[in-house]
Amino acid sequence: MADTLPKGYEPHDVEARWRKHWEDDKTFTPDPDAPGEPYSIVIPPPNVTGALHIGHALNHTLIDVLCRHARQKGKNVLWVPGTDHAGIATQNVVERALAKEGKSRKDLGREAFIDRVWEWRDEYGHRILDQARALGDSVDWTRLRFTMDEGLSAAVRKVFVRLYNDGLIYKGDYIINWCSRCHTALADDEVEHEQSRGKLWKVRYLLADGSGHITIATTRPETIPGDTAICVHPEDERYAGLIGKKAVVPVLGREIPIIADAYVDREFGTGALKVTPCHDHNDWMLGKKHDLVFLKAIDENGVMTAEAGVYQGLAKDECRNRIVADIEAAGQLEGIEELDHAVGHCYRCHTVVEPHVSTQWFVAATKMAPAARDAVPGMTKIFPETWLKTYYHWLDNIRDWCISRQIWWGHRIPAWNCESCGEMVVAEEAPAVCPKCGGALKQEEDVLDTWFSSALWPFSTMGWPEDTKDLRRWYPTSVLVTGFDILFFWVARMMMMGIHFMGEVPFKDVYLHALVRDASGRKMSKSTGNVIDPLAMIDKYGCDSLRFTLTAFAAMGRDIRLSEERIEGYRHFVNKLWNAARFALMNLPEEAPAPVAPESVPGLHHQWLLHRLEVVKQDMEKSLADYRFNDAAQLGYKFLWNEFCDWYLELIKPDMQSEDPKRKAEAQYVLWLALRELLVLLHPIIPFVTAEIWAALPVAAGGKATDIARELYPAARPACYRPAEADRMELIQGIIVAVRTIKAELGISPSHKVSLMLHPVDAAQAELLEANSQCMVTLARLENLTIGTDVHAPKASASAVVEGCQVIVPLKGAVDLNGELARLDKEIAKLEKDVIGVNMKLSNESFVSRAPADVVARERERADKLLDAKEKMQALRARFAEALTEE
RNA sequence: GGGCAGUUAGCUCAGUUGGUUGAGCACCGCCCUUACAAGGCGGGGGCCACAGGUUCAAGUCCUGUACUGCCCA
Repeated sequence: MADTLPKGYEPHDVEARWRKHWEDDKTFTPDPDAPGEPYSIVIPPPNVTGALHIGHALNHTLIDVLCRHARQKGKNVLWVPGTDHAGIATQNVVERALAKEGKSRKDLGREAFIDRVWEWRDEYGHRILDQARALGDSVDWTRLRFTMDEGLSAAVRKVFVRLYNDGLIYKGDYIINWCSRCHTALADDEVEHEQSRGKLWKVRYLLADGSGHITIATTRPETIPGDTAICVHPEDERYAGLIGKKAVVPVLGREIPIIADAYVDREFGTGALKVTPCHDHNDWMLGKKHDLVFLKAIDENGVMTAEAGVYQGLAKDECRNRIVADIEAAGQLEGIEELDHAVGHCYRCHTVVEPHVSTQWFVAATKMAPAARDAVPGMTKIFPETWLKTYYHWLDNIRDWCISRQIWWGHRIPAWNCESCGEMVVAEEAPAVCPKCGGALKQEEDVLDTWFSSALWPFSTMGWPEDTKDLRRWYPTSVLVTGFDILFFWVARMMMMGIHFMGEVPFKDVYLHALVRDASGRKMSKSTGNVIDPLAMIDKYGCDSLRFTLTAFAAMGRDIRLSEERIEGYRHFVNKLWNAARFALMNLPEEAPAPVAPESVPGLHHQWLLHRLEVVKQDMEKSLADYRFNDAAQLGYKFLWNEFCDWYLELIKPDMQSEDPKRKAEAQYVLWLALRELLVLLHPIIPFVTAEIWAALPVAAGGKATDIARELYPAARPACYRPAEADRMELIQGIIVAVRTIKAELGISPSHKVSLMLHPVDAAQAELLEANSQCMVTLARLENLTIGTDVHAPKASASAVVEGCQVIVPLKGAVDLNGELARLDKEIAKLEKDVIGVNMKLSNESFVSRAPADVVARERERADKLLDAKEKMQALRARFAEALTEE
C-alpha cells in the first residue's frame, strides 16, 4: 500500500481525472423526482466574451462549497451553469474583428452581422466555461444555459409583452445616458462616476434689455448652444431683480428667460445656473417643470447640430475650445477655476457618457421596486446585513430603467410599427400585418439591455414560461452568491422580475462576497498589471490550494487581499493532508479494518480525537450554514494540522508498533474512520485531493471504492462527545509540552532523553498519568518516568506545574543552571501578574455581587489554580536556588 | 455633499449574544524523530487608531475625532 501515493501531492493528473469522471458520470446532474430537500443555485452568468478571472474563481468556489456540502446533507442539489450574451461587449468584440477586415457591421447588414456573432460565440463562447471546469464546479453541465437560447429568448418576449400590457413597459422621449462610442443608451447604473479634475468656466450672459449681465458657472461650455434658460434660487438676493428678465446666449445671440427654482445651489459657482434640458439630467427635470424649450445641440455622435449655429459639425470637444475662445474674445469670460467633479463613464468602454434626449423603452422600475424592497428581509435575507441599507436606498431612489440599446446583438424588442397607419403592436411572435389597417409592419430596431434577460435567469434557466418539473422542484433558488458590485445591476432586478412573474422571490438568501484585490489592496486590472490569473495559479499550485485560499479568506463583508504567496502557503496544507494519508496507508491493512464501536475504544488519545472530531463536525456545519466560509476553512485547517497530524498520528505510532493485535486493530480502525470523516468534511473546499485519497483508502473485502462526492456528511456520534476525556488528554499534552519547553530553553537537544518525575495533585490524577505514561515517554522523549505523590525532586531540577501536577526534570551534565533559574523567575513573574489580576477582580465587591454566579465561580477557580501553581513554582525555585549555591 | 465599511502582533486577517486578544506568513533558537524539510519542536512579539461614555466588566455596546477604502449624487 505504501507506494500507492507519491511522496508529494501532484495535482495535475489527479484533477484532470476527477474532472472528467464527474462530468462523464453525471455526478452532479440531479433528478427532479429524487427525494431530498431541494437546494438550488443559479450561477451568476459570466460574460460570454470574458476570461475567467479571480473574482469568478472566488464566486464559483464559494458556490461549489455550498453545493457540495448540501449534497452531503442529503439534499437534492441543482447548480445551473451558463453565460449571458453581453450585448455591448460582444458586439464590440465582433465589430473589432470586422474592422480588421476593413468592414463595419453596417456593411454586413443586421442579419449577416448577427450570424457572424453567433459564429464567434460558437467558436469562443465556451472558453470561459472550460475555464470554469478547471475550478471543479459541481454544476450540472446537462442544463447549460445561454441568455440567447431559444427558450430563454421566448421568456424574454413573454416578459416584455406582459409588462407592456400591464403598463410596466413604455416607450418615450427621455434624457438618457449615451455612450457615443458604443453608440447606445445606457442604464443609470451602467454609468461609472469618476472623480476628475476639470474646469469651471464663468461666463457673462448679457441681459436682453441692456441693463447689465448675469454670470453663470459651467463645467461644459460646449452645451451653451443648447441653453434655454438661466436659473437662480428664488431667495437669492443677488439675483432677485433679474428673475423674469431675458438673457442673451453668448455668440449664439438667442434670448432665454431667467427663472427661479429652489433646486439651485446658491453656494456653487456664481449661484446662477445655465439650463440645458437636452444635455443634463437635472436640467431636463427643470425643463419639464418650467416648460422650457428643448434644444438638442449635440447629436448621438458627439457632433454639434444645426442648433449650434456656427459650431455646427464640430466635435463637442472642439466646440468647447472654440466657444470658450469666442466668449473670451467677446470679453464675456469672467474666469476659469479648477474643479474636482464626477464625470460619468461608460462601464463597458470607459468613454465619457453624454446625457442625451432620445426615444427609448423603459421599465417602470418605480412601480416594481416596492415589492422587491418589502420582500427583504422577510422572504429574502441578505448576508452580510450591512448591504441591506444599500439595497433599500437604491430601491427607494430608483428611476425607471432604460432597457433599449441601439445595437444589434441581443433580444430585439418585440414591437412592430405599421408603416401605413403608425399603429404599434407588441407581441411575442411577429404579426403578419397591421391588425388595424392591414398595412406592412416593421420591427423596432433596438435590442434589450442584457440585464433584462439576466433578470429572468433564476426562472428562465429552469424552463419558464413552461411549467417544468425543474421549476416546481427548484424555484425559488436557495441562495444567490455574487459580488456586491452587481447588487443593483442584477440582484434587485431579479427580485423585481421574480416576484412579478413567479409570485415568489427568486432566492431565499443572498450572499454578497467581497472583491478580490491585490496584496496592497488595489483593484486588480489588466492595465495596472496586478491581476492574478486563477488558471495560472491552478497550474502552478493546484486547484485545491487556490480554492482553500479563497475560502479561508472569504470573511464576511471584507475585501480579500490576495497574493501568490498565500496560495503557495495553502498548498502546504494540501500536501500535509496528502502526507497524513500516506502515513495512514502505510499503517492500514489491505482491507478496511474490522469495525469496533468507536465510543468503547479504550485509549484516551482515541477518545480525545473522536471527541474533537464530533466538535469539529458540528462547528463546521454551523459555519457553512451561516456562510462563514473562513471559519469552516480554519476549523478544517486546525483540526487536520494541529490535532490530527501534530498529536494523533504521533500518539498512535506506538499502537501501530504494538505486539498486542487488539490494540493495533483498534488504532487502525479509529484512524481509518477519523480520516474518512475528515476527508468528507474537507471535500467541499478541496474536492480533488480528498477524492483521490478517499479512493485510495482500503474498503471492506469485496467492496468497491466509492466516490466521495456522493458521500453523506458524517452523522453525529453523541456517545463520542466526551469533554471530560478531552480535558484529561489535554493534561497529558500539557506535560509533554512542558518537558519539551524545558529542553528547548535549557539547550537540551530534543532527541536527548531525560528523566521525568511527576508529582500529581491527587490519586485520580496519578492513575491517569500512569495509564498514559507510554505516550509521554514517546512524545516527550524520556529515558524513564516516575509518578507518585512521594517523588522527591532533586535539588538540581528544572520544573513546571501543569494543572497542579509538578513536572520535574532532574538536570545532570553540562546544563545551564542559571538559564533554568531565569526561566523559573520568568514563569513565576507571569503567574504573579495573573494572580494579582484575578484577585483584583475578586476583591471588587461589586464584581462579586453583580456578575453572574458562574462567572464569579470561574474566576475563583482560576485564582485557586494560579495561586497553587505559583506557590509550587516558588517552592521548586527555592530548592533549585539551594542547589545552585551549593555548587 | 450623502451613505457604508475598516483601523487588533512586522505583514495579511479572525475574534457570532460584553467575561483571561487568536491564526497564517515573517522572525529567533534547536532538530534529517522511517507521513510530510512544502517538515518537526520550542520561543519572542499587541496600553485592540484616538478621546469620552454605559457597565461589576468593553477589541466587542453608545457618542465624537483622525486616517483609509467603497458606494451614491
